[in-house]
Amino acid sequence: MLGGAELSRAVPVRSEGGGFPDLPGASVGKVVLRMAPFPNGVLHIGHGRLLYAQEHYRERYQGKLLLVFDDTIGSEEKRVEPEFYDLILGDCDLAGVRPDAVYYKSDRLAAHYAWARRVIDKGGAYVCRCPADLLRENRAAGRACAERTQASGETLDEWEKMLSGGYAPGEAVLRLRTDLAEPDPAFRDRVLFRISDLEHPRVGRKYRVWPLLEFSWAVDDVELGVTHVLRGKELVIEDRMQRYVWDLLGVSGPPFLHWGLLRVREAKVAKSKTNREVRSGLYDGWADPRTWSLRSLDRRGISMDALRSFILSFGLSLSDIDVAAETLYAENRKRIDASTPRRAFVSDPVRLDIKDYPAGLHEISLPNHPDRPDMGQRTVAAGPSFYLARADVLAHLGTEIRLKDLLNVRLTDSAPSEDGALRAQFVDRENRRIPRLQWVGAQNAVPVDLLGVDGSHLTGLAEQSLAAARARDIFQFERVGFVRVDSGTKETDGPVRVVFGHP
RNA sequence: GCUCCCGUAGUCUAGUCCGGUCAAGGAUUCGGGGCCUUCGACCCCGUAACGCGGGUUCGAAUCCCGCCGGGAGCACCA
Repeated sequence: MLGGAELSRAVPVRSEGGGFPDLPGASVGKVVLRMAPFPNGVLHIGHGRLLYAQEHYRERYQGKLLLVFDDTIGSEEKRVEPEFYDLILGDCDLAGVRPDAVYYKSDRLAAHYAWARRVIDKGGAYVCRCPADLLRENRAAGRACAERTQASGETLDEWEKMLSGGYAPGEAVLRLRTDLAEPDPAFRDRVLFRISDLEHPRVGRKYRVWPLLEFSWAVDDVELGVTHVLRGKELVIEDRMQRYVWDLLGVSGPPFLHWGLLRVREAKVAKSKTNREVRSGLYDGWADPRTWSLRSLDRRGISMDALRSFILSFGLSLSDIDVAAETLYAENRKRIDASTPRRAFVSDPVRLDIKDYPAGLHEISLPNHPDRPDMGQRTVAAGPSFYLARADVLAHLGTEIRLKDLLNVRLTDSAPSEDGALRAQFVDRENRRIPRLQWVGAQNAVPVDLLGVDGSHLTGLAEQSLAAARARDIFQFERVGFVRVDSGTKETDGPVRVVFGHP
């Protein structure tokens, strides 16, 4: 059992990294890792694995971590959106994962072209002019396209023609020559480069022949000096593609490690929906709780250190994870419970007027934290009029209840009177074991807007001390949960805006 | 359908490579109790797992085979 002093300077809980195997062939100080987001969305809870798995190994081996924006041209459906470059950088910063260097795929086309030339010279590729669907059909059937027998000199001419604008988008692609008898259909003669007329937000229309992910990485993992590639298991086939290219050219490349899918049950993360709703204004920005973005977790008072431990507890396993957000909440609670002041809050308030209220009982001093006397006291206004949560009151009509820390009353009315208030009869002040309800003194009650995880707004009243709350303060609303005061809450005269974190 | 991967309690995980120390450890959840003027925290107790079937072995969660279940890939996206 820790005493108060120890708790107040509690160090972050760090995983021992039991579920993370040693990196093959790694030595301290010589590891180079990379993470490669595509700039079309902010980082969300699911990206935690990307961030913290890399960060774990960087620390463990005192290595370097590169941030490489995987911003090739994408597709019509999946476009590079320029605002996300900075947003993602900000997300990394928020997560406490600072890259040692930042690269852009879109700056590296020259290198990709040079490697393409080497592959062609080795006879490892050909320019295919099949329409996409025919290509797909042939691949599924293990059938060769007409151009597959192309000699490398011819391929080079065709490749130059692609580069010089002799083909329109969709008319020609550069394909790797693998083996059509390859049992895995996904591996047969993958496309290396395709033509796109889309304008790129960073390099405009400077290029129209763009590499696909696996080839670009075959080049960049080697040229950037990456020593170990960590990626999700949806990219396993790409490992083989990269190795195939390296074998063909006689170069050696880094080994690959993978993690499985991470699903947080409550978190429905859908990048396109998030982007749409944020832009339409339906969501309250990139930190809307419904996005489950890193920013939204921060906004809810969930620390990135808690997220980190949560993520690291899964290790690097290939099995899929289906976990409840409660596990993350428990991790966060460990960190904040002992240092978070308690406050009273009542939702959907109903007024309670107490008959025979004790004279002179106008305020009371309460500890900021029941287990931490060193955190001091605050004074709150008391009766004879109070506000209670409607649901609390309705559940106890006709019975005796205790206004927590104060006194006991009998709820005499069976329904609110015309002015909306209920009357109660003072009983005594003895601390008895009857239902204890949160209350807010009618004088100086502070209006509060509580933003829920589902984006809903709950209005209520908090005790007067909340008027002094500053943005980013975290409180525990007793019998409700942990909340964080939203930034910008003081810029308007409205209610104090708080965001629900977790129970 | 084809290819690859995964399978320890409700959930996550340690152990599996190098079989005995595992009648399986931890976390979280859940149930019961204690304490505290919170439905939070803390303390105590409890429920609960090696997917199934064979084989090898003195001995298997660990090795082998088969099956079942789950996932990923099969894009001119990443």
